Amino acid sequence: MNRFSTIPCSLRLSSYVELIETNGRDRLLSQGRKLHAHFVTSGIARLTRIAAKLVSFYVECGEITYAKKVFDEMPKRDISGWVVMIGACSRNGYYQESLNVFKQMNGEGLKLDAFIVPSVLKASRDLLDQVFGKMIHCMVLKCSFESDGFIVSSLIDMYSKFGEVENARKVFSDLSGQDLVVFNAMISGYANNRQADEALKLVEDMKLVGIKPDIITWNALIAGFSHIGDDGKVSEIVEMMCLDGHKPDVVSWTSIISGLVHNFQNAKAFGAFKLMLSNGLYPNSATITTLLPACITFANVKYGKEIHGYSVVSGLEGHGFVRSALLDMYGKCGFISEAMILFHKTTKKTTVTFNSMIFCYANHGLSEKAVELFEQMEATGERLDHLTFTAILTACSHGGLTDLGQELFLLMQNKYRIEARLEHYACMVDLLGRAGKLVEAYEMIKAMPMEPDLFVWGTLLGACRNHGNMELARVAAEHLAELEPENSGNRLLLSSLYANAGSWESVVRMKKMIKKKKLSRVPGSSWVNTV
DNA sequence: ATCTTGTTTC
Repeated sequence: MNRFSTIPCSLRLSSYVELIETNGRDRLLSQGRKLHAHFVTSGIARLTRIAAKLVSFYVECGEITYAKKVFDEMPKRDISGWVVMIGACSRNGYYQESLNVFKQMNGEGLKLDAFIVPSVLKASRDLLDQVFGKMIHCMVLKCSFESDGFIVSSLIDMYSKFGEVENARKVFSDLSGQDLVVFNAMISGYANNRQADEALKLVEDMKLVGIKPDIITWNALIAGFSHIGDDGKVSEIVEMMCLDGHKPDVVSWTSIISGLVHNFQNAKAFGAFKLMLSNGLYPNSATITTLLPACITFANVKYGKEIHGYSVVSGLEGHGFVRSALLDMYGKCGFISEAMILFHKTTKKTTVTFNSMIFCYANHGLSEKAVELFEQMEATGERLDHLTFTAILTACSHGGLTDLGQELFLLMQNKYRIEARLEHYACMVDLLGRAGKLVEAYEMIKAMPMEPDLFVWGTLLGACRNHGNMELARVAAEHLAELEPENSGNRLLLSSLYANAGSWESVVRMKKMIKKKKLSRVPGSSWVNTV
């Protein structure tokens, strides 16, 4: 190339880069493809900078396989190529792909690069892959990257998401000269682990070393106090941030709404939502996703439909989280066909999309449909998680698919290496109990590695009642009474009622409500005797 | 080229 061809070409290059970036952000796949074709014919597709942009463009459009192809064919692939590929995967939620490319990089004998680490930690975090995440931490120590603020904030964040807030604190304290981002990571670590007071203390520490909290700091505090239901403290924080010159933004409001929804204050949540609107702020995908579950409890679909309408006109309906929240809302409100339409409309189906749809079928007695979807998940290699199995086991017990349920319960543990949780055992007790296999159900309870709770015994009790086994019924009732001596009547009735309804969603809800309202301390046996 | 706030299924 002579200087006459390089100068205009490099000018065009930056506008091309900008175009391809814009198309990626707007998910304009067809336009990007045209640009790509143009790059190929004009010979600039081989330029490292252009190729890297094409890789992130295709990842952003969800064309992960194609992105990988462009990446593999990159002519001059230096470390930045790997950074772009792995970074784009992690940023767009393709965590397994991110780790796979990282493994490939290791396999090719390339050294660990500091720019790669945050993306790989993020992927481990979201996959809840403790083993892999800790291995990366070891590599970080070996490479002496532990004073890199980007890496430390990612480590703190990862450990916090694992629930290992002590490890997060260790990494935080080992760093000298923490910056704003590192403080924020630790503050939200405490906030998200129900230690909002610790988070607040850290804000004071931060001020002492001369770092001013920013909107992210304030929002982390709001989320922390809102989640534990401390409305008074939330108001205090909002006042403090205003005095500090920060107005609550969409994230602040979404956190407030989220806290209210999780603490069963749905009416207040809608109130906060209206207040947000009157403050001239527009809800985004997170706000919508947060508010949708609150619509379910209003016994009709009106609110949900309204929000659905808003998400259509605001262009948020296509958002992955919004989609699955809408699907779930319609499912819970009994609009199965609406849920199905949304399911089929979703081209980028995730584990959550499938899980929500399977739960929908399971809770409406469409067991065959649920099994069909489960098989589809397996066939397409979709990641199955503990909720997938709660959903499919629920479907099996509702549909009387006893053998299949037992088979899947083993498959979950042996093939998918998913540890059986309390819910899974509860499903199995229900499954066996409904089939009249009461002794096996009792054996299942005895085999549980954790303490069976009220709902498990309640399920057994219900099954015994239906099948007329008074002996086991007494055993179950005794355990119930033992678990809740001062209030057994109340709880016993609730447990068996809910367990008989067979909806684990209601069970979970009840459990949370009881925990929240400390119902166990309320003496209430008067109405039990009248039933 | 990399990181930190809010969001879905129990």
